[in-house]
Amino acid sequence: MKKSISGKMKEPSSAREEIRVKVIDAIAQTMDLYGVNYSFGQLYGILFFEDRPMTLEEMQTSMNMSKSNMSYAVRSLTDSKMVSKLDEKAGRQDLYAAETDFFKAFQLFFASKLQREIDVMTAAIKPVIEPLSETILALETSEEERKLCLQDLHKLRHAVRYYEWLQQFVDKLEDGQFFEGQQIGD
Amino acid sequence: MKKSISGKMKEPSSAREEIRVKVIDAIAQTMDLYGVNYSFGQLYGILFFEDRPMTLEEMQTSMNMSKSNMSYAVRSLTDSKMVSKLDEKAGRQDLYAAETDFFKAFQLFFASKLQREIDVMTAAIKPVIEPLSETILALETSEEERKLCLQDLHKLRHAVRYYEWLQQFVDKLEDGQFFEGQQIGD
DNA sequence: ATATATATTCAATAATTATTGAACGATATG
DNA sequence: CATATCGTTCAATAATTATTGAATATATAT
Repeated sequence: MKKSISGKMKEPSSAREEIRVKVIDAIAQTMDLYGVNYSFGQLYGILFFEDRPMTLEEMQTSMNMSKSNMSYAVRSLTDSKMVSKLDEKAGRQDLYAAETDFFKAFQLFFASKLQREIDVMTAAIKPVIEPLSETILALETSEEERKLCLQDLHKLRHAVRYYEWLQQFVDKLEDGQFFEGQQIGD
Repeated sequence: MKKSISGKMKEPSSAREEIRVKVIDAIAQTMDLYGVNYSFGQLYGILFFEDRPMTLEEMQTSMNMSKSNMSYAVRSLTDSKMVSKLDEKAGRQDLYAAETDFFKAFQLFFASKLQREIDVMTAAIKPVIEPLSETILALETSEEERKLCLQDLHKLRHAVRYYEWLQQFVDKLEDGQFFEGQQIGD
């Protein structure tokens, strides 16, 4: 997890660039914390500071990495909505821009992560509630097994309630309800 | 990231155990999504269903893994507050129990992750605001460099505002303010 | 205090994930 | 339509992370 701060990126040449490198490192560390590849986090940081659409080629240059890796990075970042592909192109090259408003980035990143969690968990839980209930209701189920199933059923029902709540939470998040008074989308 | 559902864990022997394995897999996938080692996520899942304090030895048995790895797993889970070490012991052995209330687990997990993010980012940003401002104010700074510094300064100030907001968000989360009407701590 | 059971750390290895260059495919341009 | 340019995928390798068993440390009971 520890990595030399500037890694293979081009050496900082001014005080300002040194500052950028430090902050980009913190951003990458943070994103790594949430399961994003450190280098991909760095790329977000670069796009954040550049604050203009960039092509894969430019990313390749500033990260000093292969184009294929930049392609993977950009896909990962667009999947989690922190970066988006523009409609316009620079000649034949695709353009990508970072969401530079941290409030919006928070909103997009967590909404997409949490939604994925809801989907994965719901897909696992919903289909097993019925069979589990049936086992409990079945006459041939042993006393002991029934007790265990009941325990599990209640855990799963609790989980279902939690994911219903979490879905509402995500809806509110997407709605911007947690950002009252903040200049989101300034 | 893909893994055979039951991996090295002991084979499920009943319908109920099959269900547990599926749900534990979903839990582990979910936690993996947030950067938690998949096996450690499985361990949380086991503790979640067992719903009783377990010793390292028992974890070792049900996960079919080394005690040292269980030690690391338990540390990772206690760090993120999803599991806690009890004050009592089973003879000489330490006991650990999972937070089985998903609302509380959410609260604890995200509060600790987000707080860490705030700390990392704040530690990077706060100390560079002054030097950056000074560069802008300095007479010898070139027109061009001043422009670039100004842009960066504004980005960083935006970030500071964001992290102030995020700190309040975390405070509310820890306070339970997002769980109104939910039976957290039932 | 000493012996003994348990927990943690460490260094080696296994397993996984990140990164690359080359091949392929798609898209735009003349 | 042919060609050039770019983006994606694939299979190989590099780098990192997960897992282990042994060594060390910590704590408990006698």
